[in-house]
Amino acid sequence: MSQKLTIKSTISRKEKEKLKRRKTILKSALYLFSKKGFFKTKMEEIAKKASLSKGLLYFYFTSKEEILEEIVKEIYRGFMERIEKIKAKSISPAQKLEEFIKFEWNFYKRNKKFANLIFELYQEEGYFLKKGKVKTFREVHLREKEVLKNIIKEGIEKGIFKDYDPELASFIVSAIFHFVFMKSRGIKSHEEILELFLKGILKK
Amino acid sequence: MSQKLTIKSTISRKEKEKLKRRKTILKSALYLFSKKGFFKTKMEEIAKKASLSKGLLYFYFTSKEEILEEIVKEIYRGFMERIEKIKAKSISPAQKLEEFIKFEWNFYKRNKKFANLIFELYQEEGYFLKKGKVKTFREVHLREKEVLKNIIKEGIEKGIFKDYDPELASFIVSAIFHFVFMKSRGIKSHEEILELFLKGILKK
Amino acid sequence: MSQKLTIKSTISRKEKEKLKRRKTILKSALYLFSKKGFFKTKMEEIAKKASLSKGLLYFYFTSKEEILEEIVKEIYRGFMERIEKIKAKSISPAQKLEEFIKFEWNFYKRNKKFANLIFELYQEEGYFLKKGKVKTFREVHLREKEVLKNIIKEGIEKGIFKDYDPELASFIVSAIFHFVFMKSRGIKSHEEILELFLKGILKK
Amino acid sequence: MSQKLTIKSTISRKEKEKLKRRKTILKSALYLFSKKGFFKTKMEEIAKKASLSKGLLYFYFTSKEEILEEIVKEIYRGFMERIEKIKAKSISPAQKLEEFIKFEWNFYKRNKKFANLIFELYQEEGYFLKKGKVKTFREVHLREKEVLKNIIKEGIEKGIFKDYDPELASFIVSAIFHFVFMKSRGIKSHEEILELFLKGILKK
DNA sequence: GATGAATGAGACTTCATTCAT
DNA sequence: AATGAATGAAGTCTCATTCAT
Repeated sequence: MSQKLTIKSTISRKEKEKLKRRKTILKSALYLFSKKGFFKTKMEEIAKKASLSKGLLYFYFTSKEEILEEIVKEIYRGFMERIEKIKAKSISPAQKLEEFIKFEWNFYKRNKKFANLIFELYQEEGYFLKKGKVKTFREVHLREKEVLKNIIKEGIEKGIFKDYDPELASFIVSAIFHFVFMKSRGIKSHEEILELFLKGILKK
Repeated sequence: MSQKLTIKSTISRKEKEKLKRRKTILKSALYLFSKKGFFKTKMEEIAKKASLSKGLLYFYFTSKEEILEEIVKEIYRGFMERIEKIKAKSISPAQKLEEFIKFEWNFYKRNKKFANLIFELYQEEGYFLKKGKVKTFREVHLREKEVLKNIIKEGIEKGIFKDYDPELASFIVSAIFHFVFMKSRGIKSHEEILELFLKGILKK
Repeated sequence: MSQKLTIKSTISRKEKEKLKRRKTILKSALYLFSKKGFFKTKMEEIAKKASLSKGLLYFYFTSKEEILEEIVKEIYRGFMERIEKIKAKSISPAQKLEEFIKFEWNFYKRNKKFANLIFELYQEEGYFLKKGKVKTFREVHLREKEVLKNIIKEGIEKGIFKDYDPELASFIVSAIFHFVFMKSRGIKSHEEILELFLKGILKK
Repeated sequence: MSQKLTIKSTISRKEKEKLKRRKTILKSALYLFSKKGFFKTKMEEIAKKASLSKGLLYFYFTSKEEILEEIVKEIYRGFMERIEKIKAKSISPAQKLEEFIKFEWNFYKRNKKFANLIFELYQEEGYFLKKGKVKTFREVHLREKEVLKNIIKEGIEKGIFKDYDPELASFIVSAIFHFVFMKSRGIKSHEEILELFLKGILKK
């Protein structure tokens, strides 16, 4: 029995090692994808950055594209739940919007490298090698926009927000986040963004 | 003399043909770049779409990358002058902003395919094959943001706009345009965007 | 009849023009072949240097390779006769050798560009595009060596030259000429070469 | 410890395999370059001759041109040292000349295929694709001629050789070697060449 | 005759993926 | 598990040659 445990813990350590390796690969790939783009990044480079051999990448992932997909999955882990939780809260739409924006702000701040990649992910189906891949992003992004749209819709219905097209409004929030994170370096907090979106730039 | 004219017009026709071909190539390339991305588009495909041989592409352009650069140049022809003209007008900053947004709206509406490409163009130096290429986009985009920032700064100084960071504000306008054009299909006019930006979404 | 003559002279002038063109092409090609080598020289470049269109080259010659062959033919025109004449003279082998060397010296001096090309021409069958082409060079060169060998053989038989292998001796003379002309710039006359070959470098 | 050694020897075997492959490639390339010339030889052919895939060539070398350069380097390995050693010996210039000629004779005899290539290597800068490449040949050849010139100069100064231009005399020796090796098949030894060069062909 | 636009075969090279060790 | 040598499909680009005008 003691042996069993030993074996078990050995396996467990092995498993841990494996998971750690996996993470190292994803991290290295993310770094390179965000810096040079998906197509310009070579498997060789990912391997080198992760300090392992090219061949081993194929033990952990079936293809370059799968690495990308797994990056997206990993990053979005828990993302949806958080979003849904905000949606479900019994607070005013304005407060929901604030929480939403705050959450996204922090999320993209934590995942700045990933934000760089997003532009490539936005490409149409067929942009990446095999169809149907990199679908997580599409799914998450769709749901993200959906929730945002609902918040705005709710605000309009409750007479808090003006009667803008929710599609447009949610689009604009999306746009701001992705764009700001990809390119801006100087913006320190999300509050100005929220304020601008809420009250506009015009004085009085 | 009449013969002279005939000759002249013959030459002219040939030149016209050539220019037309050139345009066909650029159009085909733009279509494919915007649909599949720059890297996934093959020279073979561009040739096929333009109904000519692969080799001929290299008669008109020196490389795939040059095709991209020429697309950008072609599209931005006259763009800067229009932007500068708006900047120079003696109207209020709010009106300038309106004209600016209106112009960009129409521009990107006219060049929807190009708007799709923009995400790739935003990539860092070194993303494309040879350094220093595809610089037109970078230049134009920089100036575009500069002008916008100036308009907003002017508005703030004249007490018309609130004291937001002009960098942030101009960034947001940029973001909205590029994003909206790339992905949105339903938005019919720019007026709502302008209004939202000016007055915010909050009622009262 | 006067008309006939006029026509004749018109044709004749045309013919002359054509021949002149032909020569211009060959000259341009020789210049480029000798400078950059046969393979690195493009038809486009030959056309440009000869101030005519690429297409027209194919009116005068059937292929790039034929241009090379014609260059060789043109240059070697009369060469064989001169060589044979020297061989047939009733003078001593030493004098023949002198005349031979003098002739070759002047020949390669006059055709320095061609001398540069010779290295490529020495390549085996199959080096150039279609087999059996550029044969003139091979033929002339073979005969040239043959004659030289005979002169030396004659000298040996008459007890004037030492009993060296005529093959070797003739080879050395060939070598010297082609090599000296290709690379040396400073040698002013052939007399030293002849002297060296006749008496050797050793004093006494 | 014995295991360590085994591992070591395993690594060593792999390294050896790799070096062997490298040599096979160079050998195949040399064979083809010397037979058909550099430009007419295709990477495909080199791969086929070496019984491996085209792609693998680029694992061992960065380009076709590098293969050529490496061939030259490989062949000239140790060549300079030998030449310098001859130069430094305290023997008479005539003896030095003899040793020099003997050495070169044996060298080019051992590397007959390479001797064929030399004619292409003699081409001007810019003949090969990228400038600055295939420089080893140029360097070695320059030094080779320099040493030979010095030997002859020394001979003249010591009153052993006649007062010929050392430039010319060294040129002739070079010429003979490269030429003789490239084309002659029948010459059995270098002694006749040396003798001819020393004493000339003229009897008495 | 003359032009130069057009073709297309084929070259070099890259790189994701596989596989023997 | 791990390596990195090996593969081969596919991409960009070149250029001799052809051909419509």
